[in-house]
Parts: sequence; structure tokens; C-alpha cells
Amino acid sequence: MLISTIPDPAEPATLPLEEQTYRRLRQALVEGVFAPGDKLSIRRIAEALGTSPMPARTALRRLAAEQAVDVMPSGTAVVPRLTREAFQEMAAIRAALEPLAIRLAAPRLGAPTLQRLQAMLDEHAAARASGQPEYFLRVDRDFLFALYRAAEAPTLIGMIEALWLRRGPLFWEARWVLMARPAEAAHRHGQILDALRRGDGEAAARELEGEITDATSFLLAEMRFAGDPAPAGLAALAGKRGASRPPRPLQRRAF
Amino acid sequence: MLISTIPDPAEPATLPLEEQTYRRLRQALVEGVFAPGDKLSIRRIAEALGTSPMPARTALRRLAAEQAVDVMPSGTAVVPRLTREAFQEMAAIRAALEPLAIRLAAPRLGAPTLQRLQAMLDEHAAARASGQPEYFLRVDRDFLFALYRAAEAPTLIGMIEALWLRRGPLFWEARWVLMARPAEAAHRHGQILDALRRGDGEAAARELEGEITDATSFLLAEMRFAGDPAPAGLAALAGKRGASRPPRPLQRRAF
DNA sequence: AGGACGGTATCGTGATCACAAAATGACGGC
DNA sequence: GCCGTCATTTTGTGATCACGATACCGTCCT
Repeated sequence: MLISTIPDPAEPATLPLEEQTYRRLRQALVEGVFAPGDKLSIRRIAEALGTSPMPARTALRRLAAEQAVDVMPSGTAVVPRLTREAFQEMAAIRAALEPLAIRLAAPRLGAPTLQRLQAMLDEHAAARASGQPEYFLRVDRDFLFALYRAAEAPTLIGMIEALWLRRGPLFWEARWVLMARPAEAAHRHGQILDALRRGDGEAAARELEGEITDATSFLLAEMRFAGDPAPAGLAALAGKRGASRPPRPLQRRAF
Repeated sequence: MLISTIPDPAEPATLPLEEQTYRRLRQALVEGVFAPGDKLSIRRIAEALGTSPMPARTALRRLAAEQAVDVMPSGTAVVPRLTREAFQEMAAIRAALEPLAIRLAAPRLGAPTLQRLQAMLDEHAAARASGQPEYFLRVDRDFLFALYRAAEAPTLIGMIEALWLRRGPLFWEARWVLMARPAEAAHRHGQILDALRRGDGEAAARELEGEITDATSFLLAEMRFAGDPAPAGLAALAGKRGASRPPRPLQRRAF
């Protein structure tokens, strides 16, 4: 993995190096710079970022503590490969937590926030039409998190972010599959916003729960997960790595 | 805070020092060795544990990442003081997550597990009768976590543990108040177990949700939180620290 | 040709040090 | 008597180093 793949900080150099390292790695994770299974070595990251191993170590351990990366018994961090069971479990947690965020947010939504959400929804449609999955997914995410943030529940938001962080690498792989979802599913966000405009947080929460459930079963059907058997005919061609993701540079030893 | 207050590891020295440090601090946190507001200095902890500052730093940052401690802008870790709002938010999250764990666990409960849970329930009654709040709280916690663990949902359990970890110091302060709760509330665990024996996970989950809600409003009414106004008459006597916790050693500069 | 083996490069851990920022405590002035 | 100010101490950060363990890769044997 090349240095240039790590998103630039654009931060004033006043923040501690550890914080900068943490943020860059975290953003790289959600943006799918790393593929599941990539190994993140302390020394390589430090070298890539031009620091000593120390800030990289701290940042990596911090990500490990929030489950954003796994850590092998040797101590090396690795981008998590989600199994089918783990993905299902996370979906169940999301289905409990994110509707709760909406319920908490509902009574706090003022006209300006509702307008901002509507604007994001319009952009959502544009993003879908654009055919650029990364744009589409980002807008999708921004809409939901703008909503969650209105709940003013920092602990809850932190937990939801941790879940999305862990899902990041998989979502990147799933981006084309996700755009192929029937457009009807995308209108859910509109219905959520409608319900919120009526002041019916409960309906909005139920709508979101349905959306999470549907998207999950869609992905469970359409995606391959860690531990899935390789498709018979292709296995011999692709090698035991199993995945045939085309556009990544060869020799991806991560850092 | 004296060295001897940190629980002993009883671990084979084969684990990395950072892991040992982390576990000891974590246990100290749930056991209420530290009071909310205590400052946990890297160097002091390292000295108390006879290591270099490095493992202490890593362990502390790990605890910070899971919200078990807060970290001041200067970088010093501090045992969190829960505000009323934060406590309420955490209760709402618990009310979403822990019933989910029960729902997931319900279909997986076999006869041996149910028996073990019943045994813990009996011990629960004994603990209540004993009048020792620490014993009482520990058994209470063990019963619930034994149940949650049956869900075999590691991510979910990790999140629930993180919530309890954050609540630890407050619960320690609340231990006498909690034992004073009407005994009727304690029978809820029995009703949960009954529902699970009938295979009705849904009823058990609702029961737990009610228990969490009730315990929360009880504590909100009975306890004082960070940011609460000091009781008028006592303020002059107790000084501006506000709290009158009697049995702690003076000059508690933490580590 | 496939699998086991051994050597080498790399890895994570933890100690020590230098430095700058922050907290602490005492002193003097209002 | 109370508050602001300054010097001292303590704090966290990050770099560097040594050490033991691990993983990787080419080679050899079967």
C-alpha cells in the first residue's frame, strides 16, 4: 500500500501526532482504502506517515479497542474480515441502536435541520443517478448521521460510528452490489423524513429498522463473506484467496 | 491511592505487560477502586505497577477508547463523572441492547444453562439477605452476563460490557442505595428466568427492559450526579467538593 | 510437484531519554 | 482575607534502542 492512499490530514499541525495518525487511519478504514484481511504493521504505518512507531502504535491500539481492526496474537493489526454471523449480529445491533437514535432525535428536530435533511435527500437522488457508488454511499451515510447527531447523545453516536467503522471495508467491496438495489428501497429515507416532519418519531424509527433489515438480507444474499465456500468453477482460477476483486494493485501487502 | 488497592493479577507472567496493566485497571474500575473524578496519571500507574510508563500509557489509552475513562485535553486520564443526562442516555442504550441479547440468547438456552442461572438466582437472594452490597451487586451482574453470554454475540457483549464498565464507579457509590430498593424489584430476575424456561424470549426481554427502566428512574431520584446542585445546608460543611463520601482515605490524589 | 525445513528480515514490546506543555504551590499585592 | 502571578515540579508525547518472537521465502528433501 502506497503512502498516497492514506487520506491527507489537512489539519493544523497543532494536534498530537497520535491523533492525526488515528484520524487518517480511521478515515482510510471507512473509505475502504484497505481491504479486509490487510495487515497494518506499526512500523510500516509509521514510515508511511513519516513518524516514529510510537504514534502509530497508539493509534492502532485505539482502533483495536473500538473493534475497528482486529489484532492477531502476534500483535499485528489486521482489517477485519466479517463472517456471515458477525455481519448478522452487527445488523441486529444496528436495528436496535439506530432507531433509538431517531426516536431521541425526533423531538429535537427544528425546521432548519429538517430542511438540511431534505437537501441531503435531494443530493441522494442525484448521487444515485450519477452512478458513482462512492458518492452515493457517502451521501447515504451523511443523511443518517446528520439525523443521529440531532439526538445529541454522544455515547450512542460513538457506538453507532464504531459499528459503521467496522463495516467500512465490507461496504466498499459491496458498493456496486448496493447500487443495484431496487430503487424502491432508497425511498425509505424519504419516508423517514416524512414521518419526522409529522413529528412521528416512532414511525420513522420503525421505517429505519425495516430498512436495516432489508438491506441486511439483501447483502446476505448477494455478497460473499469470510468463511463462505468459494464458487466452484472459479476457485481453481482465482486461487485459494477466493476473492476476485479486480482493480486493486498487485502485491497489496498493506503497509 | 495506594498500590495495594489495585487488584492483583494472578496471571501467569506470560501475558504482555500492557495486557496485565489493562486488566488490572479495568477490574479496579468495575470494582470501584477509583472514585469518579480521580486522575490516573501514566507515570504514577507505571510506578505503582513497577513497569515503565509505556504499558501504562497503552492500557490507559485503550480504556479511553472504550470510554471507560475520559481523557482531559492535557492528556491525563480521569475516571468519568456521569452527569444526569449521560446516565439517562446510557440507560436508554442499555434498554435497547440488553433485551436484544436476551432475545438472541433465548433459543440457545439448554437445560444446564437454565440450571446454572437458577443457582445464581438463589445466590442472589442469599446475597441480598447478607446485607453486603458488593456481594449483592456482583451476583446481580454475574446472572445477567451469564445470560448475555449465551447469546454468543461477541460484539454485542463487548458493547454491553463497555457500558457497565463506564457505570462501574457510579454503581459503587450507589451500592447502599441500590440495596435499599424494594425487594419486589429483585424478583424481576426470577420472572425473566421463568419466561426463558417457557421459551418466551420476548417476554423475558420486555421484563428486562422494564427492570432497566425502573432501576434507572430509581437511581435518578435517589442519587446525586455530576453537575447537580449541592444540598444547601451541607454545602458549607462539606466544602465545595460537594460530595460527602466518608470512608475514603484523605489526600486521594489517585495515582 | 508438493510439502517440510531453516535462515533472514521484520515485527511488536518495553525501557529510556529529551522536550514542551500543563498543573501545582508559594509568594506578594490588592 | 482573597486573588493574581511566577517558579518549580510533574505530566504526556514522541524518538530511539535492544530484545525476543514471528512471519516470510527460498531451498531441499521426499
